[in-house]
Amino acid sequence: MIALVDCESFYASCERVFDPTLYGRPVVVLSNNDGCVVAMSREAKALQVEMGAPWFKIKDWAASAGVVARSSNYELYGSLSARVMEIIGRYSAWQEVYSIDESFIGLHGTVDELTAIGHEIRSEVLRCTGIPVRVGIASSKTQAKLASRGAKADLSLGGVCHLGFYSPDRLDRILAGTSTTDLWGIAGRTGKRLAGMSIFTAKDLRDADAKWIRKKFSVVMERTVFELRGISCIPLEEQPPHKDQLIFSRSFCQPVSTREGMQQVFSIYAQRASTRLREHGLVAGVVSAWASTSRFREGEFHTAHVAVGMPTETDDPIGIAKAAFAALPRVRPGSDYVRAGVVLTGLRKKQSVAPLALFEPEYEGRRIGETLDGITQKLGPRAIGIGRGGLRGAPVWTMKREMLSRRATTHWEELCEARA
DNA sequence: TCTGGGGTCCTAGGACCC
DNA sequence: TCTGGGGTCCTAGGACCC
Repeated sequence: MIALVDCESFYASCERVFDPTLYGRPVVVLSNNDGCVVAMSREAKALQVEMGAPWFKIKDWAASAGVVARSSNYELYGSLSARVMEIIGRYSAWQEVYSIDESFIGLHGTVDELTAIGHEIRSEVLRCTGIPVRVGIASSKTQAKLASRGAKADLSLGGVCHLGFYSPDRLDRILAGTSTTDLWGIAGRTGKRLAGMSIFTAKDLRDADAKWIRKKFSVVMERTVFELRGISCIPLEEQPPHKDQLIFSRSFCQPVSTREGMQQVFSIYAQRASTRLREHGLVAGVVSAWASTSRFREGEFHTAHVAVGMPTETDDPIGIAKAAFAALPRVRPGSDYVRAGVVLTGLRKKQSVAPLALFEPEYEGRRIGETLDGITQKLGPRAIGIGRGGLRGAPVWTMKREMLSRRATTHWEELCEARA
């Protein structure tokens, strides 16, 4: 059997762990730049706050409704996530950490035994981390996702739902009451196409002809059909040796419209991307960089983009920045760019053996990356930068995070204070 | 004034090889 | 000179996920 353990309103729950005054209140967490709502507590959902709503549009209403907003604090969430995942992992030899707030684990046992284990996981994670989780148990991942939805919808289940608990008739009714777009792997577009073929509910899809579905869609949808029947086709994945790509991208809080300005952006983004590369012990073979104008404004939407193969795979901030600069000639001066990113692909583990010196770029031997990491760790990310990224003073386009909580688990100076 | 960021998988099509 | 089939690798684009 497969259990999906997922955290309830994860970001909002993290904010509550170190600020108990938030319990029982509607909490929303905003995207970078305090742009839009990316997570919210049950209470905020009850107030019909919409996921993805631009903050500037609902800010005034939210204040009057007593909604508390927080800027996203990914360092805190990442740290709490690691603790939650470690505890979940104690209950099974097979664990897949699927996302920052979800994990699949493999379990064996009767319906009663597994339901009991589900409750134990729930109380243990809550006791050790303060994060509430739900547990959905079934024979496939797609069904486990469904079970988790069940645990969310039916409060009487106490946060744990085992699909095996239901009779076939009852299960039919549950599936008939679930629209296809509520299933894992099916979003709006595919939902519409399915509806055009008179497949509206999870039950319709489960009972459709799998071969025909494969022909009309793809092997992915065929797997969903089998998974709905309780035949597991999407195995638990071991953690891959490393990821395939690494992206650093951000929106600006003020547009950038000159090549010099964009050069500074690429310089800083390349530095940040290369830091992450070293955190993962990786080197990149291909660097791409892009900058886009806004989709929400008048005028043509435009992206300046370039991809550059590196002569030797590298994690060097200077080499990556220089490669990213290749996008600069495609930047149209005068256009208002609102977003940019540096994407690293062709990733592999950094070897301990140095490449042939003949092919090694001059900056490679100087270990500039490590030096940079050391300084930023001590003095903060603004302390040093390469090229235009080193200019004094925060550039005008940097991120807005006006309602940021403490990074209470990763920075000594931001520890929580307790008063008697 | 203000609309996120970081990923994965699949497919189709082109280039190239034998 | 002409021709077929099978295979791999790469890339771009679409769709989806959290």
